[in-house]
Amino acid sequence: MKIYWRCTINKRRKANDKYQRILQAAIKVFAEQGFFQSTIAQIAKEAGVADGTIYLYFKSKDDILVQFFNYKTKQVFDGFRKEVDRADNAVDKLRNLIRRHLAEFQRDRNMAILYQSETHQSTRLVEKQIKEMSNMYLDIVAEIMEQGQQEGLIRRNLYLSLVKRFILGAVDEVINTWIHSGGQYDLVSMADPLVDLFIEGVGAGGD
Amino acid sequence: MKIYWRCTINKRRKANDKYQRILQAAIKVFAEQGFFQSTIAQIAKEAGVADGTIYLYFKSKDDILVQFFNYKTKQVFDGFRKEVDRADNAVDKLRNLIRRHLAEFQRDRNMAILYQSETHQSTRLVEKQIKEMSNMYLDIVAEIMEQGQQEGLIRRNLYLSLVKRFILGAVDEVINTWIHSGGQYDLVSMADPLVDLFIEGVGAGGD
Amino acid sequence: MKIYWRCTINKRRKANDKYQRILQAAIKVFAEQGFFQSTIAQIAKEAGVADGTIYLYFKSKDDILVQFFNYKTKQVFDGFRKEVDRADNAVDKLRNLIRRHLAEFQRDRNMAILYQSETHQSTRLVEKQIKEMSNMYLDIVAEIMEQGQQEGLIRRNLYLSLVKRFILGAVDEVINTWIHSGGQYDLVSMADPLVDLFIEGVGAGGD
Amino acid sequence: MKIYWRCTINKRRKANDKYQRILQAAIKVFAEQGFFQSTIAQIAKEAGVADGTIYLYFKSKDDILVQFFNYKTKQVFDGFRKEVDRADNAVDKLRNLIRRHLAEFQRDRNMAILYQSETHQSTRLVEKQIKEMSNMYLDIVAEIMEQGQQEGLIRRNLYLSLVKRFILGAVDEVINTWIHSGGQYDLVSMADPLVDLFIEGVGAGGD
DNA sequence: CATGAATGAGCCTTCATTCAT
DNA sequence: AATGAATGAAGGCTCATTCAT
Repeated sequence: MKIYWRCTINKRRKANDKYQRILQAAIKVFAEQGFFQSTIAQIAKEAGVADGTIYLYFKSKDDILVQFFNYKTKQVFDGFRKEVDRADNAVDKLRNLIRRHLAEFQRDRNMAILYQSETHQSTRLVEKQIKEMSNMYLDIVAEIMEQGQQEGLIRRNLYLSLVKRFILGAVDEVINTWIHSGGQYDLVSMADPLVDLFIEGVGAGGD
Repeated sequence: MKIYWRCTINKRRKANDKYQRILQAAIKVFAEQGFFQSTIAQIAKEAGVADGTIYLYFKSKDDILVQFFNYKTKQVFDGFRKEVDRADNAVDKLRNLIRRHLAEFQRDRNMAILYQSETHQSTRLVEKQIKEMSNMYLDIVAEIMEQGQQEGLIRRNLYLSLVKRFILGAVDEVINTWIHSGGQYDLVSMADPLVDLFIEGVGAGGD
Repeated sequence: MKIYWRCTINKRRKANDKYQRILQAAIKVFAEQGFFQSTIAQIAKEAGVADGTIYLYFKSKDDILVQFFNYKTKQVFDGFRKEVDRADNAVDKLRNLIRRHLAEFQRDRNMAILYQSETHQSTRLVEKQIKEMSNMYLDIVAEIMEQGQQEGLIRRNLYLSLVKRFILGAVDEVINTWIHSGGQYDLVSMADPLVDLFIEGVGAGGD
Repeated sequence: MKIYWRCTINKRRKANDKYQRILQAAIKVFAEQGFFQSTIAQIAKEAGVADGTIYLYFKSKDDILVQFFNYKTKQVFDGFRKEVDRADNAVDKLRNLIRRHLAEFQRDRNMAILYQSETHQSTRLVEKQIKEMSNMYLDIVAEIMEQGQQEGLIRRNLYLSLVKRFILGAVDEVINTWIHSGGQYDLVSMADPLVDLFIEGVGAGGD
C-alpha cells in the first residue's frame, strides 16, 4: 500500500512536473519567437520531452496558450485583488495594485511578453480569458476610483470607463517599454511616479 | 507624344492602383486574421488578382507588412507633427496630437489594428519602423511637455521619459478598447477627456 | 515600292537579328545556368527584348533548345564531312575530323557546353537531333575506318561499332575537360596527340 | 537489456531501410526523368512514403543527390583501387579497372545514368564530389600508365594527362551508348576489346 | 505513460505562357 | 511586331498531429 501510494504520488508529482515543464517551456518559446513562429518541436526540445508527449497534457498547440491564460495568468490577476484589499484608502489601493502588477510582470518576463502580445492581437486565441482578466482589472480600478470619490481623494467629474483604460493603458505601456528595453531596469520603481501622474496629472494647476 | 504620355500615365496609374489594391487587401486580411494566419491566396482573392501578381509588387509576404509600415503608417505619423505645429501652447498641442492620432486611427481601422498588433509583438517583422515611429511620437510629446514647463502649464517635477510613455500608453489603450468594441463609437470624442486626465490627473487636489 | 522593299528587307534583317540575338542569349544562359535553371526572363534580359517577344520566334522554352540543335549545331556537324573529304587517306581524314571538331567546339564554347550536357542526359529534349548528329559522326568515323582498312592503314580485326564510340568518347572527354578547366588552353592542339593515341595506342608493341 | 538492444537494432534497421528506400527511389526517378524534372512527390510515391517523410532523412531535394554521390557512388569508386591492386602488370591492372568500372555501372544502371548526367553538366550540384571521384580515377590510370612504362608495356612518349582522359572518355562513351540502347547487351564484354584498343590502337602498324 | 517516426494538408513562391495595348 | 503585366498551375518544404511500439 505504502509503496503504491508513494508511487502514485510520485507519478502525480512527476506528471505535474512534466505538465509544468511543458507549460514553462512553451511560454518561453512563445515569448521568444511569437506563438505562430513557435513549433511543437521547439517546445518539446526546450521541455526535454518528446513531441508526442505534449499531446498527453495538451489538446493542441492552441490549448497550451489557453491553459496558460486559464491557470497561470489568471492566478496572477487573482492576486491583485488581495493586494488591493491590504490597503485602506483609494490612493494606496491604486499604488498597491500597480506595484503588484509591475512586480508580477517583472517576476515572469515571459508571461509579460505573452500577455502584451495576446492582449493586442486582433484575433485572439484566448479572447475570453483576456477579456475576463482585463475586465477584472478594470473593475478593480473602477471600484478604487469610486471609493476614492467617496473618500474625497478622487475628483468626481470623471468619465470612469475612460479612467479605467487610461490607467491600464499607461501601466501596459510602461511594461511594454520595459520588455523591449530588454528588462534591464527595475520595473517596480515605476509604480510611485506612475501613481503620482495618475493622481496629479502633468498640469501645473496643483502646484 | 501626347498619346504616349497619356499611355504612360495610365499605365502608372493602373500599376499604382494594383499596388494600392493589394496593399489595402493585405491590410484588411492581416487585420482580420492576423499576419501569420493570413495567406497570400486570401489577399489575392480580396484584391481581385492572381496569387502571382502579388509578387510583381511585393518581394514576399513579409514585404507587404514592411511596405505598409514604411509608407502608409509612416505618412500618418509624419502628419502628427504638422498638426502639433498648428497650436501655440503646450496643452493645445497635446490636444491636437491626440485628436489627430485618434482621428487617423479611426479613419483607417485596419491600420489601427495592425499597428496595435505589431507594436506589442515580441518579435517584430517591422521592428525598425515601429521603433522609429514610436520614438517620433514620444519625442513630440517630450517637446510639448518641455514647452509646457516653460510656459508654466506643465509642472516641472516630472520624470519625462515616464510621462511620454504614460501618455502614449493611455492613448493606445483607448484605441485598443475601441478596436475590440467593434469600433462603434466615436473615438475622437475621447480626446478631450483624455487630455483633461493627463493634465489634471484623477486626484481631487486641484478642485 | 522601293520604300516598301527596303522596309521588308530591314524588317527581315531586323527580325533575323532578333531571332539570332535571342538564340545566342539563350545558349549563353543555358550554358551558364543549365537549361532547367534558366528562365525566359533571364534570356529576354540577356537578349535585350521583352519576355513575350521570345514567343514570337520560339514556340516554347523547349523549342529554343530544339531550334539550336536543329540549325546551329547541325550546321557544325554538316561541316565535318566537308572537312573530312578534303583529305585523302584515312588517317588524315580522322585528323581533319578531330581538328575541325575541336576547333568548332573551341570557337563556340557555349555550344560545346550545351552539347555535352544534352548528349549525356537521360531524358533528352532533343533526343532525335542528338541521335542524328551523333550517328552522322559515328558513320563518318566508321567510313574512315573502313577506308583505312582497305588502305592498309587501319588493322582489320576491329570491332567497328566499338571503335566509333571509342573515338567519339575520347574526343568528347577531352572537350569536357577543356570546358571544366575554364577553356583556358588551346583545344585544337590536342588533335594530333589524340590521333596518335587512336592509331598507335598506348602499348609499347609498335616501338 | 536484450530486448532493448533488439529494439534499438530493429529501429535502426528500419530507419536505415527507409533511408535506403528513399535514396533508391530518388535515384530511379532522377534517372528516369532527370533531376530537375523529378518531384519530391514522385520520389515519395516510388519509395512508398509520404512527401514529408523524405525530409526526415534528407535536408532538401538537392541533398538527396549529394548524399547519393557522397556515399553510394563514392563507394563504387573506392572499390576500383582494390580491384586494380589485385593485378600485377599494368595491362592487367587497366583491364581490371575497366572491367570493374563497366560491371559496377551495369549492376546499377540508375547510378550510371545519374553519373553520366551530372558529370557532363555545366553547373553541377555535386561539383566537388564529381571532381574528387573523377580525379581519383584519372590518378589510378596515370599510375598504371607509369608502372606500365617502367615495365616496358606502355610506350614512353605519351602525353599522360591526355591519355588519362582518352581512356576515361572512351569508357564513359561506351557506358553512355549502353545506357541509351536501353542496357540490353552485356556491358562488361566490352572491356577486353576496349583495352585492346587502348593498347594497340587502331593502326595497322603492329601487325 | 512516453516516444518520435510518419503523415499529408497547406502555404509561399516561381515561372512558362498569354494577351491586351 | 513588341511589350511586359498578369496569370495560375505546380512544386518544395513545414509542421501540427497521430499512432504503433
